[in-house]
Amino acid sequence: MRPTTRDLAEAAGVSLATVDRVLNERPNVSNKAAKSVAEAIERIGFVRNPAAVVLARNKTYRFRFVLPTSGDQYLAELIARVAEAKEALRADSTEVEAAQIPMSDPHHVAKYLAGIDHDMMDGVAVMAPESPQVRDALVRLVERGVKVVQFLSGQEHLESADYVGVDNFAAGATAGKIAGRFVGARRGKIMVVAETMMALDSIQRRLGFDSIINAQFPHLESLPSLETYGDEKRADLIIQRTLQHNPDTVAVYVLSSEARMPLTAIWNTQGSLPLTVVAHERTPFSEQALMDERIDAVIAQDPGHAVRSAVRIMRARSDHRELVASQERIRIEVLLKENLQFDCSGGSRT
Amino acid sequence: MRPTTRDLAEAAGVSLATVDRVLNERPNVSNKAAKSVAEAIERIGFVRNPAAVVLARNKTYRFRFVLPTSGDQYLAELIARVAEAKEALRADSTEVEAAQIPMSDPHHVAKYLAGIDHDMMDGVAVMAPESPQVRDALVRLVERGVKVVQFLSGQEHLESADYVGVDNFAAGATAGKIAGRFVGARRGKIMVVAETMMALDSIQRRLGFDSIINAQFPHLESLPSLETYGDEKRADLIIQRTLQHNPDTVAVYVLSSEARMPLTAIWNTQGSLPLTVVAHERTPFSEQALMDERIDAVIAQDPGHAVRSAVRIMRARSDHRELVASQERIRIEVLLKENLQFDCSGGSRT
DNA sequence: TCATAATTGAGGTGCGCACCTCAACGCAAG
DNA sequence: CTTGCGTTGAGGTGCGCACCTCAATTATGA
Repeated sequence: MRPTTRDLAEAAGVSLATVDRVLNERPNVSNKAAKSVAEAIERIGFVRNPAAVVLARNKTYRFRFVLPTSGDQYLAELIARVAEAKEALRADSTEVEAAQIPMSDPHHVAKYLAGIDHDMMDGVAVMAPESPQVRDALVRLVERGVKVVQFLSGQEHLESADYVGVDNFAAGATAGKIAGRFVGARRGKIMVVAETMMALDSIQRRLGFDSIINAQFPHLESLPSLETYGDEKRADLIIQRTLQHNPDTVAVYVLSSEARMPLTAIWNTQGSLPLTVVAHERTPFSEQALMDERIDAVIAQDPGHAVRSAVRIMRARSDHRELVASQERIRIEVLLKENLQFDCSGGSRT
Repeated sequence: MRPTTRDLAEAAGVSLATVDRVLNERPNVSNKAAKSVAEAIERIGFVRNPAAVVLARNKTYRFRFVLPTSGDQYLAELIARVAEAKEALRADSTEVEAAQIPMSDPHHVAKYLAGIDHDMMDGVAVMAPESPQVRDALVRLVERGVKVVQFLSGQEHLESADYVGVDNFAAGATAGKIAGRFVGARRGKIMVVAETMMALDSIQRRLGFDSIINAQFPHLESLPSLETYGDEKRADLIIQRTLQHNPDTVAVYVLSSEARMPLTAIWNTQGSLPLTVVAHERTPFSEQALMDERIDAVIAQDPGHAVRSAVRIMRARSDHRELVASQERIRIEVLLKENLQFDCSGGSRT
């Protein structure tokens, strides 16, 4: 039989009350008692029964995803995944919710975060652009006892908070490798388009992309980043101009998660250049474009996995538990038309 | 407050005992009572507290992975992941173990499976080659009340059992797309090597691979599959001969998870042909070869994810629970040197 | 009609742990 | 010596549910 706290108390030669004090890090425990309990835990292989802990604590965890307001399809996907997690975790006394706030003004974001406290929220997963104000606000959040996860966002990573998401330099490098090899032996230019280069993720992807193109594909030249600022007319204009100036463009790399705007601009403008197209993130748009062979590859990070991972981390931190590190690593996925698996590939009922 | 069984009983106008009978599918419940409980569940939004269920049942789940005996590095990785899961699930009253048996004789496998019963094992995840005997044994296992997961193996999927693993046709197609595009405009032959083509997975991968090469890369010709049978001398011999007969070989596709043998044979033989190499599964060998740029791409399925998914499924089936389908889909990963992330990419401590 | 079976309710116990109270003890400073 | 504080133990309660027993009631069939 598996040892219980009662067995532990007996093995450690102390009372249940002391075992309880040690296990839950309550005050008024002598070093001697703490040590003898710790030793007994090792000796008899005691493991807390999480079900019993949850039941006895009878605590409801509250986690919030703080996301940008935006019409981005990827963001919509994220929100759908949060809703999915919310549903799935309802049984586990875990309330998950998504909040959308404008991210353009760092002060506003910081103020929002300052309004969150430990007595209303156990953890928050924040997807916000890099800025000193936000960093400070996050640090103070942590100090207030709220578990913070930096969620898919380009903060310089805080020491005191976990990060969920891919290494954007590596993601850019992967895009570069795919683009370079897919282009083949042809010489030419690569057009690089972003919504904005203000975000740290964009910069890192760009750096990763260039590092590979420069090192491994010297016959290709990647052009300066075009920024659409989410403006359709502007996108049309700068892309048209760039294509005219660079008729030897052989590939396009879209850094941002929103690829629809620049790509439709390109497809409208372009004559019949056989462009290799690499974009980021799986969305209905990118999925369809992959199927139509108008995008060659998509570099993606699974939003469902990211959401679940963030929740697992916030939960584990709240309980002072360890977690399986390998499970929390978000993979840099390479999606082609061929490995775009829809729904469940197998499975059945019993 | 969240409704409990007591609230449910009250809302349904029945006793706790009847609620218990309905929830746990015990006999002696009238249709009327069952219906009124079901209606009340919907009405008050009752959700069972899993922690309380686990605690009250106080049941230990026993799951076994049945794997082949083999020196394959991928298999070693799988076993390590099972061990990891075993450790992580110790707290959750879930005993996970791995058994290795020879898979060469289907009768032997079937006999082994016949020796497993519901009173010793709640679920098994079986990785065994396709054969009628094994299929029958699996069906009977299910009938005996054991939850069965077909694990990464090429059974024609049973109706009554779940499957964990990738679609091998799609995996082969992905390999074909990568190989074809990486080769570029050059004409030539593609050497295809497998340990054996007897396994259904190999056949499916081959079919997927050919479907893409034939349709999208008519300037490439994929040669008949070479089978090493796991014999080093044989591998050397047939590969050497094939390379001599086909000096215009531009790419190599290794179907099996064990790529070391054929690839070292090729690297020993080959003069200085710039071969594009695509293999399957992430192993220390394939990892190293990717880093050295001797393999261009690896098509992989994450063994850790597969193991965790199998356990989640067996557990959910044992509890008659639903599961998040999207979480159980094993992705067809494309690994390049650039997205080979090691350990944890982020994270920290609080 | 009565016998039999099916259905229902009341009530209890225990799963392993968290959390609380209160009394008792030892120790050191005043 | 007393006062006060840190430490320890005994014991109780409750979390939400599963599982059991035993009567009481209702339906069913002969």
